Amino acid sequence: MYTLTEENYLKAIYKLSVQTGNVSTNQIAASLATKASSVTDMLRKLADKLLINYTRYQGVSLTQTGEKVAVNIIRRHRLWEYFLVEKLNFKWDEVHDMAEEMEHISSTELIDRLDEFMGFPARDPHGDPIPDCNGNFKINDLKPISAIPVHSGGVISGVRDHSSAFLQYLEKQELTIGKKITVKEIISYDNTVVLQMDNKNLHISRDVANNLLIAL
Amino acid sequence: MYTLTEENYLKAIYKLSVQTGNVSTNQIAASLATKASSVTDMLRKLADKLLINYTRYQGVSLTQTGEKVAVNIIRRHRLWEYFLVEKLNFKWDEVHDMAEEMEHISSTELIDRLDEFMGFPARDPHGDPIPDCNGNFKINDLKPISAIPVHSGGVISGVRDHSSAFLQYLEKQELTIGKKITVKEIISYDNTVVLQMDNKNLHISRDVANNLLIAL
DNA sequence: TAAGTTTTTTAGACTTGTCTAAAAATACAA
DNA sequence: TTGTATTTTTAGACAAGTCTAAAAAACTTA
Ligand SMILES: [Mn+2]
Ligand SMILES: [Mn+2]
Ligand SMILES: [Mn+2]
Ligand SMILES: [Mn+2]
Repeated sequence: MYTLTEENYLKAIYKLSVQTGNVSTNQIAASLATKASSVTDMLRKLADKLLINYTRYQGVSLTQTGEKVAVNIIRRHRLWEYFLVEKLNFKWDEVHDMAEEMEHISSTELIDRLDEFMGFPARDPHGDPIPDCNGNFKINDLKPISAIPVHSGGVISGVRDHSSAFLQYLEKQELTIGKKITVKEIISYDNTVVLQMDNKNLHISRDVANNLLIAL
Repeated sequence: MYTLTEENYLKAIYKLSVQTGNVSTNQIAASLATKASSVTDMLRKLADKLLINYTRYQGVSLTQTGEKVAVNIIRRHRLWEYFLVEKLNFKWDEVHDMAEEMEHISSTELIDRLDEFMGFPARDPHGDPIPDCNGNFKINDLKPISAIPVHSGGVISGVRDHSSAFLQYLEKQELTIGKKITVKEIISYDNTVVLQMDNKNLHISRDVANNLLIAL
């Protein structure tokens, strides 16, 4: 239905507009590692196909159709990531690039059966919600550890940074999804956060605390 | 490593050269539903990359590298077909087009783990052998029903025609892989073949007998 | 409001893979 | 062996997606 490139643009625009509303040409270029001029060309094509709202110099937003397509790509991405981790035993830091290819397999029947085969999982290996076959999903109501007060806590439920480096670090510290943590102290000198987990104390940097999400 | 188009050409050349030795430009064009001139262009590129042996007007054959790539694509195709049938409960006539897309997912680690996940199947849903991770597989030693003498028989083990129409017909007649059949008679008027299967008699046309393969 | 800076768009070119039409090579048949 | 039919290759063009360089629009900021 849509080319691989069109799908990648729509997904990028979707992800950027969740964070920031209207999306700029430069933002898209950065997120796809391409040049602004290439983005402008593609934006005209996507607008012609009624997938985005676009007026020159004004930035873009997705139309309803565009958003539907984008959410569907995300559904496919996250289901394949779940498959790779749960069925093929890959680690959570290994699956993104493979899913990046697999998300473009076009059959909806296939993806719906995959969903069923795995028991309709609600979240992917990184804690991100998996849209159902109608594109519905609840938005993650998660907070970074850096945003909760001392002496409060919750369950590790997601990450903001999806890089291998970050995921591998978390795995090593056993800061994985499902673990219960409490913030014991914030060291004012450098904002290091002291966590309690499994009755042990653990020091994490401000950076890590910003990118590790918990459900209260 | 190779583009989707390059992979499709290599697979087509491989399949044609199994049947006929050196492959002609027109054969490739027909098998990929493209034009001879497009094929010529691509042949020059594949030859530059040392994937095929090509001299103008002489037809082509795969180099060792080219053959390795082709066999690997076939491995991926057949493993995904097996997955779709055995894990996602698709029927054998529904999976080819999906596998046609999935065979281009590039990770070897992924395909090897998929292979393991399914218990290293030897044959795909159509009875075709699945190459192992080193590209080894035994060539199907199967004969069309039309080629065996009256009163002999064997086990249905593969098909020569992979079209939905043919596969659906076989399914309906319960002429599926694993069934034991015996040739009772060949009606000389129109070469209809009378089979015995499950203690019942079944008439199949010469065409069907040509495309249904059995192991003796 | 007038520079100056940054962002976005346009112009023109390149690559991959495709096509049609025409030319060249090969095959076949009298 | 010569002429015709078929196959294959070349020439030139096009669409998708990308790039660099330059122009235009939109912001900043004094
Ligand atoms: Mn991912
Ligand atoms: Mn994910
Ligand atoms: Mn197939
Ligand atoms: Mn098959």
